[in-house]
Parts: sequence; C-alpha cells; structure tokens
Amino acid sequence: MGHHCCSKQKVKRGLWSPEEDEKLIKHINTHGHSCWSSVPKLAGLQRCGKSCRLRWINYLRPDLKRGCFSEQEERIIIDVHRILGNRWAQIAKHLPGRTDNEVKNFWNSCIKKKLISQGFDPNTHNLLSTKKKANNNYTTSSIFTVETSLSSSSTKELVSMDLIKASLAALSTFPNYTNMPQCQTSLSRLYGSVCVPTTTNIIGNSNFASTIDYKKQSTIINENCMWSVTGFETPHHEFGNGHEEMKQEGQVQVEEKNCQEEVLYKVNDLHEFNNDGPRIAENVTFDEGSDFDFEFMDSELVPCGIFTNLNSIDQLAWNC
DNA sequence: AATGGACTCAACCGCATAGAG
DNA sequence: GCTCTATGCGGTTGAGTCCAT
Repeated sequence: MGHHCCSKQKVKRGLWSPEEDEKLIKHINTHGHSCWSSVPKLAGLQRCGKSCRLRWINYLRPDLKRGCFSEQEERIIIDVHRILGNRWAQIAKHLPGRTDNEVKNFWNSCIKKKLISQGFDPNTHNLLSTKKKANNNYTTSSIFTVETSLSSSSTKELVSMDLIKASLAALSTFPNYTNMPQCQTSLSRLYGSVCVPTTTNIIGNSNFASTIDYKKQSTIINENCMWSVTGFETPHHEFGNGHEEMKQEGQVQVEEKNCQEEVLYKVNDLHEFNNDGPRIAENVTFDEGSDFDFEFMDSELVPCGIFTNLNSIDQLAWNC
C-alpha cells in the first residue's frame, strides 16, 4: 500500500542512493522546499514528497548533529519525556541537531532498557513496584507513607537513599492520579541532587490550581502542579459551598506547607462540575515574572511521579 | 567459518490536523 | 460546514550489522 500522496505515481521506495541524496540536496539548496509534493518532480526524483521530506529532515539537513548522544542529551530526553511522554518532535526541539526519529530510536533502543534495568517504568518514570494494588482502589493512606518533619530551612540537608527510595515507592503506588480521595498529598521536591519529601496541605478548590515552585537557577516542578493542570478527578461530593464561590470568582488559592515560594494563578474557565468525567481547568494563566518555561511544558502535562532536572534522581538511580 | 538471534536505525505507514477552495 | 490536499507526527517495519555460540 502506497502513501495516499503518491499512490498515483510510480515511486521508488527503500534506502536512498547517494545519487538521489545529491539530487535532493542540490534541489533544496537551490530552490528550497516550499512545497514537498512538488520536490520530487522538480528534483528529478522518483520518490514521493513525503519520502523526500523525511530524507531531508532526518538525514540530509545540514544542521544535523550526527553521532552518539551525549550524557547531557540523554538526561534531557529523560527529563522531557517524563513530562511530555512520547512526543518525540517536542522532545527533539530541546536537542539542537537531533530529529524526532533519532530521539525515538535512541529511546527505544537504549534509554528504555536502561530505565527498566534501573527498576523504573519507562512510560510513567515511576519505580516499578510489585506491590501495586490490583484494582486501583487507592486509599488515603497509600500516598501518605512518606512524611517528614523537614522544614523549609532544611531543604539543603542530605536525605538518605532509604528515604528517597521510600518516596519513590510511595509515588509509584499512585500511577494514574485519578479518583484521588482527597486533596492532601505527599510531595517530593528535588533540589539538585537532594530529594526532599514534604507534606502538602491544599486548601480550597485545589484540583484546579496549585503552586509552581520555582527558582532562578533550576526550575522545579512539583507533581502537585501536574495533577492540577491535568485536572485529576475528585468526587463531586467533596466540594462544598465555599468551593462553588471560588469557582465563580475564577480564582483559587493554594496554601502549601514548606514551600519556599508560591505563584498564584487564575483559572479563567472551568468545566462544569460533573460526576461522570474529569474536570479540566482551561485557559490557565500565570502571573508574569515567573521564569518557568511553559513552552517547555507544552501546555499539556502528563501525570507522573517524579520531576527533576539535571543531577537529580536519575543520577542517583543511575549510580546506585 | 557458519548461523541465528539481538540490535540499530532509516524508512514507511496510517492517522490527525491545518488550510485552501 | 464540507471535501480535498499537504504536512507533521508517532508507531512500526525490515534490511543491515553485530555478536555469541
């Protein structure tokens, strides 16, 4: 079965010959590629436009970086994948000179196995646990297994590996972030190479909002934020009149213990309360002044357990 | 040296989406 | 609003290569 774009043409398939590459390079360098469907004809190639485009983007483009992925690139892929999932094109945008295809292949052939061998689920980035509950019937206590008395002033203290592992294990028991029974949650914050589990109390209509914990030198995203923006479900009956008022005002406030900084944001539009499905916050706007890279987050966040940047839990896991 | 399984990665396939008419 | 076409993207395939036996 051929492509719909070239089904009427007699096109060559399979590997490209050096002659074909040369023709394509010459044509694009001279005329550009404003319309890929016309490139084969103009370049004298018996290929479909789609094939030409792919060959150019993935192989012939002059700005491509060839060769092995560096350790830093690998880490970026893992970090961005944790947030965006299998959105290879978006991930590749954070790696100059790399293509989505290249990133995807590298993930499937190398990183995926590495994560699995380290005991992480490559899809969720959670610690693979043999103790997961079979029916997803989570109880309040499941997420509270990790609590510490660390104060905000002690975030630079080193935390033992046992505590970190316990934190990961606790989060891994909570894979989907749906039907969460209440709005209190354990929170693991990552500061450089230090993992600091804290306890978060969320007040108000909290599944529509949260705090973004950010610093100038390293962006820190807590998973509470992820839950909020993705709009995890909470049973309807949990909301009282006070929350209805908040909804009408279109602004919610979240209080978080042990947070160093808080950024409040407004929720301009909320879906109607509904017993049947998840309620999703839309058109979320953030106060100016935050240096958080929202383009990086690509506006649509994927639930997962741990967020980190360089030198964080990945490195710890890698070196264990 | 031969062979077969594992692995890599370029290329293809099918679907989603945007835009033009 | 509908259809058609082009483009972009993620999943999958398969030829070539590597490596253990």
